[in-house]
Amino acid sequence: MGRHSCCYKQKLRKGLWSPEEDEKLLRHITKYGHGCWSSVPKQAGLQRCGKSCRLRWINYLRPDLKRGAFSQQEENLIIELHAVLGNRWSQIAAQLPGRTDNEIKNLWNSCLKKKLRQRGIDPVTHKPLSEIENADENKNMNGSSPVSGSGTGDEDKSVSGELNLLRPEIHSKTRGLQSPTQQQPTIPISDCGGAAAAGSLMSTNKDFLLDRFGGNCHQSPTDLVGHLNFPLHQLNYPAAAASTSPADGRISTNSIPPLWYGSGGGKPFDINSDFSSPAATGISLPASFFSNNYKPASVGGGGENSPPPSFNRFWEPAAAGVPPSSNNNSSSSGRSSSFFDTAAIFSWGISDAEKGQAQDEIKWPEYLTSPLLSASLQNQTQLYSNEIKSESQLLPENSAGGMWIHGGGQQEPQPTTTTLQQFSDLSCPKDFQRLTAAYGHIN
DNA sequence: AATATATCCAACCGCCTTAGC
DNA sequence: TGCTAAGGCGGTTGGATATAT
Repeated sequence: MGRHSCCYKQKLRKGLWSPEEDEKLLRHITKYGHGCWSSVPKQAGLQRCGKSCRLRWINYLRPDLKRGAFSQQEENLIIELHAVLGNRWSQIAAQLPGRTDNEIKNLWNSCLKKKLRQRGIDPVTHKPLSEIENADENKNMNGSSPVSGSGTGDEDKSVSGELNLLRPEIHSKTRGLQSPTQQQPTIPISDCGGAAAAGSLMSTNKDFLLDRFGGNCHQSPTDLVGHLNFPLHQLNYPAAAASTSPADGRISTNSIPPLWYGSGGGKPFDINSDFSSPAATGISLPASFFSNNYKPASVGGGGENSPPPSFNRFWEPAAAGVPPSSNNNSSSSGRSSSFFDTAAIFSWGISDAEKGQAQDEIKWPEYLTSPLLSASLQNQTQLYSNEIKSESQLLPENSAGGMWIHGGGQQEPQPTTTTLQQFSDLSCPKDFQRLTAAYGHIN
């Protein structure tokens, strides 16, 4: 296989995208959806390969992207997820609404790895560096080959256990057992029932988690609702909610509420707040999710200041006087996707028929490893998937004003054009400012 | 002020998987 | 069953920018 065929073609532009190209692509996808990516550049009048268009859309033009700096919570979540998932950036990104795998990968490589090392934590194994070094020394003294359990570089993938996941013969043998590289005591998840486990910090056996709740797990929404008593185990990763001590730069776990993983890992939650208050932000769509000017809508929205078409179903302009969100706590702004809300959606928020339809439509991602997380994320994912789906269901341009077909077949008149400037006002002002700086002006 | 170095991040590359034939 | 095109993913690169010397 190797190189994509379209890349062989001559005269294809490479490198940074110009504002004109962005506008062409944006306009095309807004009107028609992307459909087959390989045909997009031709239809949109772009001298790019389809792959490049896809990447540009996913990483930059997509309207549901959240731009700007990562919050501390997001960084912590990435670290936690990386401890469980390794370099599975797309899976990590799937749990951070509005963030792309590329963005997270860059953050990790440029920032988070460094931070972890500064805190004395190996970014590959997520173990204390001292422990790694000791193991290293022991191995050297024993003359054993440095196959596993050592090193701080990314090159030694066996350390993280990821390699084992790719080797079924090893994986099956270590199911529920310790892999050679995971020497800390691990209590089988089935034994980690709720508060009974509160006193003990437990390790996350990556192999076990991914095997049991990852790859082959196809949880249905109703299954998830039925998992209210799913086993929990407490997160042992101190950075999860830790604050950095200004004194020595090391993380402190003092006064940190215990965080709990669902059985499959995933986003930890504060068992006190998340279970005591439906409004708590267990897993929420950040208020800043759609830039600053939109808040979750019931249905519809639009109007003079409408967001790009795909926003209209779920997002509407925030009420006048509502300040732009300044943090990622969405508990006070509109719809929360916390666990209870999500459960409501699947169990009593929709009819049985709708549930069935939803289940049919949903391709349960294999990477949704936690029942809690799965439920919540599925809620979010469905929002997005509706948007993406609808892109492919667009009517041709000759439809008056362009019609946007919803998953349910309803149609809404859409603006015929969404200029780059409009888009920039709505979605990612920071980046368009950058563009403006880079290219002079837009329009 | 000029140069060197570090950092960031958008985009590319190559591989793997999947779908369609 | 095998082939091909396309989608998707993770690793890597290279240009732009920031910071240090």
